[in-house]
Amino acid sequence: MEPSTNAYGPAQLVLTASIARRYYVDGRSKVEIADEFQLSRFKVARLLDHARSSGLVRIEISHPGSIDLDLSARLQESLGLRRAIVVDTPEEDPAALRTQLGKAAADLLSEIVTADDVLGLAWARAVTAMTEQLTSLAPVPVVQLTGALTRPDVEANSVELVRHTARLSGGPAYLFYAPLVVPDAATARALRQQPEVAEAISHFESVTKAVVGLGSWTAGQSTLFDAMDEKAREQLHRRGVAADISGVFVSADGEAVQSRVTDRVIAISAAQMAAIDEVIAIPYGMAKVQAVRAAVRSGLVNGLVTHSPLAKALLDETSLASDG
Amino acid sequence: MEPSTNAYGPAQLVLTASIARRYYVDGRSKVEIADEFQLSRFKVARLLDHARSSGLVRIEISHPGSIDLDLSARLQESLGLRRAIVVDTPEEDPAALRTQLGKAAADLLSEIVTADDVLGLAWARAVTAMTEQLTSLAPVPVVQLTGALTRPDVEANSVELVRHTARLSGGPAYLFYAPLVVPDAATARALRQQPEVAEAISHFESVTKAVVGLGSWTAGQSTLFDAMDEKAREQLHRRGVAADISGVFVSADGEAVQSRVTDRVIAISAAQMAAIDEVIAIPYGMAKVQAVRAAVRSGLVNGLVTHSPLAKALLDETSLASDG
DNA sequence: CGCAGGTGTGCTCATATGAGCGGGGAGGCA
DNA sequence: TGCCTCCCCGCTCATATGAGCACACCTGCG
Repeated sequence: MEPSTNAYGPAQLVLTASIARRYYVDGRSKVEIADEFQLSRFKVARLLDHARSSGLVRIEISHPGSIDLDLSARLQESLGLRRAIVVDTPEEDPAALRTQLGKAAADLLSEIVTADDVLGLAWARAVTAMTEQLTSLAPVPVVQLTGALTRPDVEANSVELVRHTARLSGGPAYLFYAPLVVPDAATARALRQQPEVAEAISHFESVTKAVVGLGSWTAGQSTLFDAMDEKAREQLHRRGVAADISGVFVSADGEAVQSRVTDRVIAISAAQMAAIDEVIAIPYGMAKVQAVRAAVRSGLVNGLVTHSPLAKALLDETSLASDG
Repeated sequence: MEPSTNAYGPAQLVLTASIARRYYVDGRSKVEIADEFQLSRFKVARLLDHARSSGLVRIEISHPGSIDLDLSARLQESLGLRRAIVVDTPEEDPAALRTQLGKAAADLLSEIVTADDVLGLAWARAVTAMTEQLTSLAPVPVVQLTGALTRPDVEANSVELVRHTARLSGGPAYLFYAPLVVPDAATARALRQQPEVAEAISHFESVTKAVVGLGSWTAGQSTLFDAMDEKAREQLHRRGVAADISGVFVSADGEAVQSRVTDRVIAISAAQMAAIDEVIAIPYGMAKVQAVRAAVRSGLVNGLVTHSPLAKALLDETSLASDG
């Protein structure tokens, strides 16, 4: 037998509403309310319970800014994330969206990075957008986590990104000039032994907070995918790769995928990334739903900055899965 | 070394939102929340305080039916009423509005009338509308409080109204055939001595709950006004009559107005009405704002069933804290 | 370098609150 | 009528909560 139905007359309803007002809006205690309405405090408590369970009082969480706090909290909780920031914007243009998410991510980073941290930054357009919006940062070492992919439509590369952030922070920068992916494993090995690259890599294990790129293993949804030869794409696809996290390949069920292609990538390894306390990604666009799920499931990514459509899709997916 | 937390960054906001969810929506205790989030319960309490004071959590009181509970509660509180039911309807057609308010009033009456009560009913279109919607009522005596005004556009009269209600209730009916207003005091005296009238009157003092009509002393806003001769209208107007409560005249400052005209009315007296525990009126239309204020101020009417525009106007008037 | 003011945190203790229990009234049924 | 059952109510007692206090840390100033 559930409550909620109109077994209660209007007088009862209005009484309940009055009490709910006193309690929730005016913040009075139940004892005070009981005195005022000549009821026992138990009756007041029961009426309030009923009011809540029957949906008579509805509590909304909102705030003037662009962040949908309620959605953020639900996403964070639902996916078991350390952080989730959902920006509520009607924006659909990818570049403008990147800027908005970049601002939110920059604010987040300013807030959570303390002097004890070591910050890792991967190359990604979204990460670049974030650093462009960054205005203050505790003085921390900034470590480049991946090589750069230079694309005609993007002038910034991972080196500028790291340098700029380190300058803002006031901490040391560990950066290097190398591409994200090279034609063969031998070249990659050679590159990794270059002094700057080796030094950056040596700092990977001390990184405590990182911001990474997140791609879906599909054309146009991963810079790395787009940069690769057809053979490599196909090989990784056959291995079940659903997402790439700045060069770390992850399958739909959240397992890191090792492959020959992995050896050709100049980037932090899955194990090293797993050791980082907070890894934040900034995904957007509905095409990335499954990639985000894979990345989160892997445990490698535990922070998200995204926009509401993607957040809602993630929540829907999750609740469907748990309903089944 | 703990965070040099920037004023309130997004992470803090989301944390607060999460906690607010847990507390308000899920109804967990602060101690539980503190354990879950690894915070002291004091910190949780402070975050919640902040969330409420900064408007981050907003509490709405609403319910699926047609009654605006929040407005009802506010009206009841603001005017110091025993009951207030505000029906939220866009309806403007008086007849349809009467039906809706009648339904709400009927529900209210069904709820609040117990076997110990004695119900008094005055003649009024709104009261008729209520009785038409009445489907159940505790077995109580039903007492006719006023004579009837027969109008061409209304077929029901106070006798039918009382008889119908008593039949539904199962209790005795004390009713009589007489007009509400007669041409002179002598006729009124004679009528009052008629056995049925006298018996009904003898029950006035035992009435515990009554539903009355409420008119503004203006053309078209009071059936009694419309039924009276110009001389009587004018006399009462000069005496400052702002409202008639089923034949009881009340000035704007809430004083009962005695007049020669009063003697010509076959209805419950001001003193007798004042002795009734609950007197409910069902006013509607913006023209009645001042009449309602007068009636409520007099203390004779302590229950209202009305629609939201009038309720809002009454609240606005009251919050202005000045009268006209 | 030391000191005062401000802020944020967690403590104590009195009070408010929740869970569970038993009493008693209303209504159904023999 | 008498009994039974369900439901509503207010109590007890353990727990949660709020107000105020003390302390640590930061920061600006002499």
